[in-house]
Amino acid sequence: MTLSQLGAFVFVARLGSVKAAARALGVSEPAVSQSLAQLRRHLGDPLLVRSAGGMVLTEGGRRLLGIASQIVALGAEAVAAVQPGRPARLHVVADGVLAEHVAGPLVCLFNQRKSMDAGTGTAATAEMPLLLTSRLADVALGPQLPGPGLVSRPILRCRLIAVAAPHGRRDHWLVGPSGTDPAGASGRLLRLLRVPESHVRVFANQTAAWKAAAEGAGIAPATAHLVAGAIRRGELVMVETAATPMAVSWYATVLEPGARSAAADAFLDFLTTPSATQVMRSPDSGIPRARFRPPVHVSIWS
Amino acid sequence: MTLSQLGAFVFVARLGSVKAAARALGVSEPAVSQSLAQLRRHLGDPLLVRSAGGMVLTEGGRRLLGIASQIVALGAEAVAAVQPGRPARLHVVADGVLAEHVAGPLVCLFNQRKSMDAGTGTAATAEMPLLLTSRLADVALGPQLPGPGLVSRPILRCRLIAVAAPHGRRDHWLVGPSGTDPAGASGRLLRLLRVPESHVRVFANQTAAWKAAAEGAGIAPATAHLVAGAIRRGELVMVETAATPMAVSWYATVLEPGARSAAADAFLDFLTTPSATQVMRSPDSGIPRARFRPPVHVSIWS
DNA sequence: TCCAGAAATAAGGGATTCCTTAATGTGCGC
DNA sequence: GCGCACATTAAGGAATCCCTTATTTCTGGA
Repeated sequence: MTLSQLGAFVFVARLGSVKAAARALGVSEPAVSQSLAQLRRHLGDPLLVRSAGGMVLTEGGRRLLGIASQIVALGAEAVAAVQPGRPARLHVVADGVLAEHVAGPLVCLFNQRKSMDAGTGTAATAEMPLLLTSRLADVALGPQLPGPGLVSRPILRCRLIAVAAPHGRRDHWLVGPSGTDPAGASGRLLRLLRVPESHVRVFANQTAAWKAAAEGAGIAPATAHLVAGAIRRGELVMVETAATPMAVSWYATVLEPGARSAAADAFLDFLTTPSATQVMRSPDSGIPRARFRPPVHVSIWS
Repeated sequence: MTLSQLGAFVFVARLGSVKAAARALGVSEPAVSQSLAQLRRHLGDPLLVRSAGGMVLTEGGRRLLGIASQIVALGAEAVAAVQPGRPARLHVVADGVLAEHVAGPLVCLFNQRKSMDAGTGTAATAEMPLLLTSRLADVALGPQLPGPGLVSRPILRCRLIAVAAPHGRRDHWLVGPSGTDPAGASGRLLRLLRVPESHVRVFANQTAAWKAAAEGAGIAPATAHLVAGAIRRGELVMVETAATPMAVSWYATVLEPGARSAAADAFLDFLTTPSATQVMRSPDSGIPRARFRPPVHVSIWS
C-alpha cells in the first residue's frame, strides 16, 4: 500500500472514472488502473466497480475513502510542515471540561503575554500519557496523570458539586461529552454514585447540560466556581449527594524536565502567574475574535 | 516519501534511538537508519539529530511528527476499515450551530428509529460541498449549498435574532465558534452589521456565548426558537438591529438522486417526519448515554 | 449484431524501496 | 589514547513501484 496508490484511488473515487483521474494526475490510464489493481489486491476488496454512471464505490471502498483522503492530504501537508520559517507551536491538550472552559482563554492569554503560538486540542484522558510521551502534545491539562517520564503539577484546586434547578427533576443526570470519559472527574463521580447509564443524558457541551439542569431537566455535575454565578442568581442550587462536594485538582502534565521543550517550561511558568489563575477561576469572558483559533481534536492510533 | 519511512521516523522519534526502533520493528539497524536518511533527503531536514540523551527532534522534525503519526495510524486503520463485517455508516456533517444543538439529537433519533449507524461531524460551511462531492460525508446540515451535483432541501425555517441581557452591555458581540465561519448565519449577520472584529468575542460554544450575554457581557446572535426559553424567563431580551430578525432556513444538502446512497435517502425522508421537526424545534433534551458517540471534526486537510 | 468507450491486463524497463552484511564515523567515559 | 555504544555509510541483491505501449475484456448504445 503506497501513498500514490491511495492517491490514485481517491482521484478515481472523486472523479468517477479512471480516465478522468489519469488526466488529472497527468499519467496514462493504465498507470492509474494498475495502482488501483495493486491496492485492490493488497486490501482484498474491489473498492470501485464499473457501472453505467462511472466507477462506483463498494462498501469497503466507501469506508476506505475518508481515511485515504486524509492520508493523501496529510502527505502533502507533511512536506509543507518541515519547510523552515514556520514557528514552533506549543500543543496544549485538555480533557473535556478544561477544553471547554479554560483552555481557550488560558492559551489565548499565554500567546498574548509571551508572543507564543500555542494551539489547543481536546483529547480523552486515557490518551494523554501517550500523546505526551509520543511528543504529539507538549502540555496536558486535566486530572493527574501517572506514568513513567511524566510530571503532573497541580494548577488549581476546586470542588466538584452536583447542581439542579430548585424545583427540578432529580432522576436524571445531565453531562457534557466529558461525562463519558471514564477517567474524567464527572465520569468518576457518576461511577462513585453508581448512576445507571440509562439515567444519564449527554449534551453537546457542559454549558448546555447546565442550562438543561437550570430548566429543571435533572442534576448535573459541575465544577463549583464555574457555576457560582448561576447559583448566586438562584438558577441552580447545590444538590447533596454521597460523593459531593468532592475536592478535585486540575493538573498540568508534562514530560520530565530534560525531555520537554522550552515552550512547555514557559507555559508551566505562565500557569503559576496570578493572571493565569484569575483566568482559570473566572474564564467566562470568551476570547477576542482575532485570537480565536478553532481547537483540534487530537487522537492517536490504537 | 513512503509510509514505512514515515513509520520508521515515528518509531525513532518516540523511542529515542535507531537501535530501539530497529528492535521494535524487527529489522536491522541500518534498515531504519536508511529509511530515515531517505526521508531526510526527500524533505531536506535532518528531522532527528544525535545527542547525549538519544536522538532528538529538530524544529522541522517536531512539526513533522504529529502529521507522520497520523499518517501511520491512518494507514493501519485503512487496512482494518475495508475488512467486511463493519456496517456502512452514514456521515452527517453540520455547521457550528446545527452541530451543537440539532445534529446530535437528530442523528440519535434517526439511529433509534431506523436502526441505522449514523455519525455526526462538524465542518466549516465552505468545506461542505467538497466533503459531499468527495463522498466524505453523505448529508450536510447548514445553509443552502450551491454547487454542481448538489441538492439542498429546506428542513426548517427559523429566525436569526440578536439577544442580550435586559440591562447588559451592547458594545460587544458574543459568538460561538460558528461565528467565525464567514459563510454561517452568525458570520453573515456580523458582516451585514459591519461589526468590527475587535468587538467580537468568541466562546467555546454557542450556549456559552448566550450564557455570557445573559450575564450582561454583550449581544449575541441567536436562532430564535433556541433561546425562546431564556427570553420567556426574562434572562435575555431581543435586541433590535438593522438586520434582525433575519429569516434563515436550515437546509440538508446531498448529492443528486442517483449519486447518493440509500442511507442518505432514508435520512432525508426521516427529516420530513414530525418527530424530526419536533427535535429540531426543541432539541434541548440531550441524548441517552448509551447512544452518545462523540462527534468528529471533519476536514479536507486533516 | 456491431461498434465505441472505458477499464483491465500484459510485457517491459528504469527507478526506488527495503533488506542484508560489512565497514566507517562519532561522541563519551575510563 | 582506547574501548564502547551507537549512528551512519557502502555495497549488493531481491522485490516492488510506477510508468510506458500494446492488447484484451467488458458494457451499453446504435
